[in-house]
Amino acid sequence: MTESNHSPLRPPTMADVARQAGVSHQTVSRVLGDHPNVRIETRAKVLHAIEEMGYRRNSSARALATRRTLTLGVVASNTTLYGPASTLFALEDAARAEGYLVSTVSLRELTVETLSEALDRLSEGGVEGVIALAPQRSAVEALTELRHPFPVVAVGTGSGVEIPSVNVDQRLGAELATNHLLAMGHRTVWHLAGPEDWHEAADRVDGWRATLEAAGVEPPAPLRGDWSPLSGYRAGQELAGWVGRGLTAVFVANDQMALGVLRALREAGVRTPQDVAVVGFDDIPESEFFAPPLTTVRQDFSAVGTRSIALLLDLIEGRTPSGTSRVAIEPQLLVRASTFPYHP
Amino acid sequence: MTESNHSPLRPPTMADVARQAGVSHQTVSRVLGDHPNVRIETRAKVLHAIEEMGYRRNSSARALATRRTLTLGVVASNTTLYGPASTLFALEDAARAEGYLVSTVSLRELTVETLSEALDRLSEGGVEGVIALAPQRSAVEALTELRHPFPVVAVGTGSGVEIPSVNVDQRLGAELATNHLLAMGHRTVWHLAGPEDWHEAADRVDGWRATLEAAGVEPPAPLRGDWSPLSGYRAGQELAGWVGRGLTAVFVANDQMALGVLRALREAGVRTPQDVAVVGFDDIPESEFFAPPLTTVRQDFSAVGTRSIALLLDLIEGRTPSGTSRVAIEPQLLVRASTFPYHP
DNA sequence: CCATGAATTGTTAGCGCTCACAATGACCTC
DNA sequence: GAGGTCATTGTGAGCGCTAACAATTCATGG
Repeated sequence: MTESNHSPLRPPTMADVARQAGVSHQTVSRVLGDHPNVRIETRAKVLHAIEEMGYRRNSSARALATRRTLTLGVVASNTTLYGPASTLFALEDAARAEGYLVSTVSLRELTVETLSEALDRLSEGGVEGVIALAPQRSAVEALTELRHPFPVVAVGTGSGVEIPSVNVDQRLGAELATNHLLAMGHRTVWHLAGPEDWHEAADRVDGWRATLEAAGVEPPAPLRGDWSPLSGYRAGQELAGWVGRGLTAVFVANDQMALGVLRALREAGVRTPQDVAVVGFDDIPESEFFAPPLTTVRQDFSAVGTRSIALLLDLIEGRTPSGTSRVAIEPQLLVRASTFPYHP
Repeated sequence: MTESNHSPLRPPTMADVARQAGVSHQTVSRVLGDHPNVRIETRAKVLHAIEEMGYRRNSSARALATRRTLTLGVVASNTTLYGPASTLFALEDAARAEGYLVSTVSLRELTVETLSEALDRLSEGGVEGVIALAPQRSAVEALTELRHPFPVVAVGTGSGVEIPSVNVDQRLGAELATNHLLAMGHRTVWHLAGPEDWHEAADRVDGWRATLEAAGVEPPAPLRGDWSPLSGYRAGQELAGWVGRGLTAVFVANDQMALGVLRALREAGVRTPQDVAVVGFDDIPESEFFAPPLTTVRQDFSAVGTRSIALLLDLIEGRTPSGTSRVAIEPQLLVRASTFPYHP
């Protein structure tokens, strides 16, 4: 690990290593590329020179010659929330397993402008493809109208968009939650939904409504929150007012809002689950320790990551996507103390 | 935005654009680089050709010629936790403001091997520098012994490491929390600490202990958790056993564990804050809605991001770091309902 | 009307790597 | 021992861009 004798200003090049080892630069390249036809002693000489000089292949030159950067891009927003953060992690993990590096652009808000700028930046960064976490309707629209020189896979766009996408089946999740409450003996299920322009929120509303209708129940008007505990708290205060007038069960579109709802109910003297049962969505690590522990729907973010990367790589390689280019992943219901057999 | 007439196999090059616009490739380069001495009509011609052909500069070639990739790397772990996720976001945001793209490697666990591999990958990716979120002692050791061809700034290493680093002043945070409880009238303060090999956990223990000792109080033996709500729950069960035997206040090393503690106390019939006051650390978005809302210490992750990137860029540019290369950032106490004036 | 210098544009070399192909030599086969 | 094969290594030509310098154009003043 000694320092080499080249100018300290410039890191050593492959040619420097070759000279040192007494071979051609191409042989060095072969050693680095694990090419089979290199004599064992030659390889050793080269490796020794590499080690001695602390040589590292220049990635830009390599990328220029091979036309591959082995880098993917991700555009995301709200990355401190559990869902996006988990997806991000899963994506990076899956990409790494495939030999790719991931460059991330985290936006405060997803608009045509910010998305466009993000794609430009990633393009300047030489990514071979991009995963867009585009949970809002506006983002998906932006995505379809924007021109980009690489394939893009959307995640969290809900069902029914034209671009290749990977999604957790939100309607199914809502159905699981709603059916669970009905099975517990509740006559109807109220719903605190997410923001109107979020695909996932819309799909959860759809799944909830469809399930109630299938059970022959007229769905009450859903409330709206913005995913935050505070908005859940406010909605919870409103919901508390309906207790005793037909409200016995609430399906909340995410765990954070459910936390707010629980607090509001508690403050209003409404007991969970005895008076009102509550179901959340996401299974954040905290929900198991809420008061009471929250029944919720878990999404398999790891699967989302794997499938998204697989789909994107198919697109990059020009392969026909293995399977379809609209992937749906099944969520799973977790029953905890916030729901309880209800006996009217 | 029409399609160009070049081979669909190869994206257009600068030379293609030059030909189309009737200028030399260098003029195209000048236009793209906003070089001043280009006639206005020439610029227009070039821009038109670029638009028409959908030309995009090849980042690899550019990087090769300029020796700049304008990419930074980040190594992190536990990225779905609020703290790391927030730091990650802040880092990316700050880097973007400086014109850099960020490549992230998220590790499941931080060991010499995984860290070394991560740095290698980032090196292969051509990053100009790396921010390492290295909250564990082992990671810092790995960092100091690992050789890398670019500057590295460590974040969350606590005080007193040899490498350039940026940190929230954890001892101060612990001091704020502990003093707050003492000021509320508590005779002593118990502590549920984080994992032993985490710098931040150690610093919080130190700050807590020092504050108690400064107040002339013998600190009780701290409990240990692993940051998870579950570990907090278990510790909380143990703590509940000490109620009535001198335990009236607990400083918990993070909000998630505090959540577990709250649940355990509640289940044991111990009221918060009337019987036991609880303070957390981090101010995760949920803590305001815990039962009861949690007094906690907020860390300014945004400042961490900005300062880290500034420091790293100084190192990359070979500038003397503006100020020191050990940056400490002040945390802030948020008082909520989980602490309460205590009247013995 | 030409020298003068500034503004504008073009030309030539790389940046450090991989790819395609050529060259070398060792080893067989008949 | 000629011809062929295979393993191993070297050579040359880019990849698409920027930097440095050369060349050209243009306006201006004496």
